[in-house]
Amino acid sequence: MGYWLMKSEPETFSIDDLKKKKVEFWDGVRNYQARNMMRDDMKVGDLAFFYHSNCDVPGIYGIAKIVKAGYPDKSALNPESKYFDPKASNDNPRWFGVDVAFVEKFAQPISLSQMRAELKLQGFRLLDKGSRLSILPVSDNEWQTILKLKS
DNA sequence: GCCAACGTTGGC
DNA sequence: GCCAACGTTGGC
Repeated sequence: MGYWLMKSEPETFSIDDLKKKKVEFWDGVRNYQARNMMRDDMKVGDLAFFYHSNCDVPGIYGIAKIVKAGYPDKSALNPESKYFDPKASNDNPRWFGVDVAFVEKFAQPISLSQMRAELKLQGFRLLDKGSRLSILPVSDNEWQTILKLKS
């Protein structure tokens, strides 16, 4: 099974929103590395940490599950959407997303600073200086190590 | 193909 | 709100 980390700003889409909706299309990713992972590498059944950025306590707020593998992100075709991309078309959708389902919301988030303090997480890409990638692969070891930080 | 300019991300 | 890091764009 694959493990991932998916970033979202709580203002845009939060773990509570996902809990309410149960399943949601993860749209709006406009970065090629992140797109490639969603299009090519994410499999149904994979689990993902739900990370919130740009908020009081940046960190992991819960877990989601991939329930549908990558397919075109139609928001790129919609001029009304804030994710509209004039270079996308039906023939060449350019951007992709996956469906994720709510699994769990942690009682307390696992904060970025907690993860930075964990020596075993040295090398985890999230912690790289200037890391901005919104979809990240998480190794087995990293996944287990991070879960142990839950309070 | 280089690289400066620009826009965005995201922690602080 | 600041600013460093990064990705993308576009002129040449």
